[in-house]
Amino acid sequence: MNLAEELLQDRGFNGFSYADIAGQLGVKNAAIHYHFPSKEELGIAVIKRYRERFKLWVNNSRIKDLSYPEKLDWFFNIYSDFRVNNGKVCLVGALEVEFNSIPEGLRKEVEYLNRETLVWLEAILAEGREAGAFQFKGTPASKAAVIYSSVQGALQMARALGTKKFCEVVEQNKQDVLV
Amino acid sequence: MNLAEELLQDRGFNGFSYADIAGQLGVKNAAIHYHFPSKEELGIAVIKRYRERFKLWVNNSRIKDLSYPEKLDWFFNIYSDFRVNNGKVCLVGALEVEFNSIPEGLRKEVEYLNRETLVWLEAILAEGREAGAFQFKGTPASKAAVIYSSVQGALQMARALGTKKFCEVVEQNKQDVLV
DNA sequence: TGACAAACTTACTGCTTAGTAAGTAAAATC
DNA sequence: GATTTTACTTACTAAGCAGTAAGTTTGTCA
Repeated sequence: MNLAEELLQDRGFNGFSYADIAGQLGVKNAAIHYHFPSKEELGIAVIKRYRERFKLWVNNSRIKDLSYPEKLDWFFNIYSDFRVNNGKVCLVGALEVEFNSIPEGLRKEVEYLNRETLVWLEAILAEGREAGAFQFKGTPASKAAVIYSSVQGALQMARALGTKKFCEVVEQNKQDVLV
Repeated sequence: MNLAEELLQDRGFNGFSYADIAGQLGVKNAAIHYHFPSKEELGIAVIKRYRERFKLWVNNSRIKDLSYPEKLDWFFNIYSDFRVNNGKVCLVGALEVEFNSIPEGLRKEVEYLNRETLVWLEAILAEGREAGAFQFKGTPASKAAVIYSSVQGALQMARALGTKKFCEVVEQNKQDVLV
């Protein structure tokens, strides 16, 4: 599952094969099929695990007790780590590009993960603005959508234009909401 | 090339085949190979044509003589049309997700298109701010990066969450820069 | 010690893929 | 009117793909 997640973020769902995983693990093709009969089930398992991980993190006191700007920083750092660690891309963005050629069950998982991430970010922005830590026009929902989609896009852009472009987007987003 | 462009925006580079194009055109596989010997050459041709089209548009008086807010609107409308027209995604974003599994020559073209788009948007933002039509913190370059990457990301997000989410991102971006 | 299940391997199937070589029919050129 | 070029078709290859059926090893538990 670790390898599948990395391959997904590196090449997308249609860009890796059972052989890629089996090869790196030093086992045969069929060994992976034993644990995940279909590629759809493998994909679903990876995203379900990722969703669980995100849920655990945001409910953990280590993040819950942070200030609003620190919470935003933590969020951006998830994606900075992706960028630094082999130029990975956001799972949601990668799978949405391939949305029309991935199995139905996987599409649902992507939708849930996307929704859950936006819901959390929206709440932070709403509460942070209320508390005077943030300032921005429009609704927290639409501001959350801009921030999340720009970070997603920036991870992709960094593949062609380098890490600096990604950092630029993060810094600009911060400037746009921090008082 | 029209079909290849649509398929690229629908499923990505690894998501379509010569057979898809040949089938829809009512010809055989090899007929496509006659015009584009390799898939890389087909991809390059599509992006080169797109770059040329963008260059022609921005140098056309129809767009050059627009006000700054209208120019920004024209830019957003390119992507709104993508969304409305069969939920297409930005070529640049789609190919950057697959960046690590597409041919070298194609990667270069994606880089050029990305750069050219950002350069134009940056200039509009810089001149527009100078003229008092826009207001934003930070540099025109980083603001351009946020706008472009968020529109790219929003087209992808709309696949899972619907067209409304895309419109939300466009409207928020406008509110963030319009005086 | 024996039964059973978990975690594989071996060997394969049927399908799709990009790409090719040789042949053909029609149109343009000399 | 002969030759060449353009735009294909037919027929194929070699590789890669997800997925499967049957057999094998290894560890666990009664």
